[in-house]
Amino acid sequence: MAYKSIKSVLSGAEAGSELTVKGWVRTKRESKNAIFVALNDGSTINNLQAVAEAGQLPDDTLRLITTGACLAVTGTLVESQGSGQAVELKIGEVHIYGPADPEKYPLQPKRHSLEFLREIAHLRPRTNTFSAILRVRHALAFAVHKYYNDNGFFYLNTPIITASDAEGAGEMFRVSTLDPLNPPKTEDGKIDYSQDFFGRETNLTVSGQLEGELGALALGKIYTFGPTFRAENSNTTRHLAEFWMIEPEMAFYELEDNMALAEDFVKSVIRYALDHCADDLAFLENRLIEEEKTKKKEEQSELTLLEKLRFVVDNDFERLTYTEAVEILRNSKPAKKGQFQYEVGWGIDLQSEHERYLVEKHFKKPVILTNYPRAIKSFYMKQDNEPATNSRGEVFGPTVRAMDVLFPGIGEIIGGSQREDDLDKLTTRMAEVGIDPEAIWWYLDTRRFGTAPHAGFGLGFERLVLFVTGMGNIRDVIPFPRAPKQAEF
RNA sequence: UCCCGAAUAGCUCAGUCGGUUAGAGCAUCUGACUGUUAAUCAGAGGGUCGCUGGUUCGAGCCCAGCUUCGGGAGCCA
Repeated sequence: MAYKSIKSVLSGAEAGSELTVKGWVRTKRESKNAIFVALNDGSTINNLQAVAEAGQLPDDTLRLITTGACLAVTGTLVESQGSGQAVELKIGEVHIYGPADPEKYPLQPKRHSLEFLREIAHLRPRTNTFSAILRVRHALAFAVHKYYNDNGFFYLNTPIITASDAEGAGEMFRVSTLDPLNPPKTEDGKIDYSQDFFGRETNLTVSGQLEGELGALALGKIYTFGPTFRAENSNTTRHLAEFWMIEPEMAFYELEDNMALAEDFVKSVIRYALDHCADDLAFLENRLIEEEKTKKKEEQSELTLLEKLRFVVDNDFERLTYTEAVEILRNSKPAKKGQFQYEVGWGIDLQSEHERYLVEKHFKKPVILTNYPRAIKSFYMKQDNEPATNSRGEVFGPTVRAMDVLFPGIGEIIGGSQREDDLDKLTTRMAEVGIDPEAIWWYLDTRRFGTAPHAGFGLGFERLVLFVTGMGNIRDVIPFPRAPKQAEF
């Protein structure tokens, strides 16, 4: 069953050639002498116009060619007599795979709200906006693998089901085959997980990092790219219960190398999207421009989508320490005018409003913040030797070699660190925060045997797609979003 | 989870001070017109006003609870 993708037809098929295309009807327009069918097969944002002469098609075929119907059309590619397109398909034969009752088919040729489309997530890939997003998403995913492959990294598959909850990274989804109505109990009345499938309590992974470190300390440079699960009751435009995370981990990399990699990596995949998704990004840019028109002037962005992406690719990320950031924030206008809702002070974690001020107002570009207070970061981060000091010589508490990459509109897109490779320091810190070394004995073995400086980070893939597509809600950049009370499709 | 807001036709929304038969645009259907471009013009069909209860002579509108959705916050990627 030979057929051509609409993308290949529009980008190079010769006029006069006989060919078959298959796809879904976007609109049908009838005129006195001709019938026009806009056909889309998802290979490109652009439609192919198929044309039949009036009376050429039997009435019962014509009646079934409605928005949403799936067709195979065989005909001759000709130069278009109309003005909107270079070529069109002169219909010879139409086969209808599946009609779509126009009274019931929810997608009609009109603008639909993103909220409505979220309710019909099974059909929304058939819209221009979502097909564009999904093609860009694919390009970015491919670019991720390409980048790491080109740079000597190995793709490591870390487990999705895990018994480790040592990170304290938040609520986890339990994985169990026990009967929830009648689980086996131990003598003291607790659920007896020794009788569960794995013989112990297991969960879906919240991060592949710990296992990623095992890989890095054997293969040198690895990355993971897999699903990640957080059972937090997060109801925001930036969080999902199931999302895809990219976690590179590199032996012999220190914090500075980690930052350089993060910046080069993000720029590289955005550049790939710019180079390979021109049509889709242009469509998304126009969508955004239309949306901006309905906003107040002060809320409109200064740059268009493509300008914003090129800006990120062409400019260096701003790098500064947490301590320097706190100093900037404390001297900022909103701090002096009392416009921040939350206090800024050394040792307190920065709030969204502070990060947004730094990225969107002060520097107006991506920012990498480093060397956070030890107390507000994870146990595995490499401890700095000297406590932080600011420009006036004030001395603060101990810090760790953490880094957060902050993006405009998104906030934290990357979180990472150099890892603590000293066994004593690591176990001491674990004891302080109450993590049982027995639970991750295998992780500690890397520090017992042939330990090495190493570093890595995690990038939320959907947050990257959010940035590149210019969308506002993370639920719109993943085909089937999982969030509290949302698992329909 | 917290704060704020919303739920009325397939979709997006309006609905005045609580008062008779709940409206518009788009979509759909029918007709007219036209190598059309989310065509245009005319007409038609289409409603359990989220759910439960309450106040009232009378509730789409007021009150309470619930559900869902959206925006913001927290948690984070």
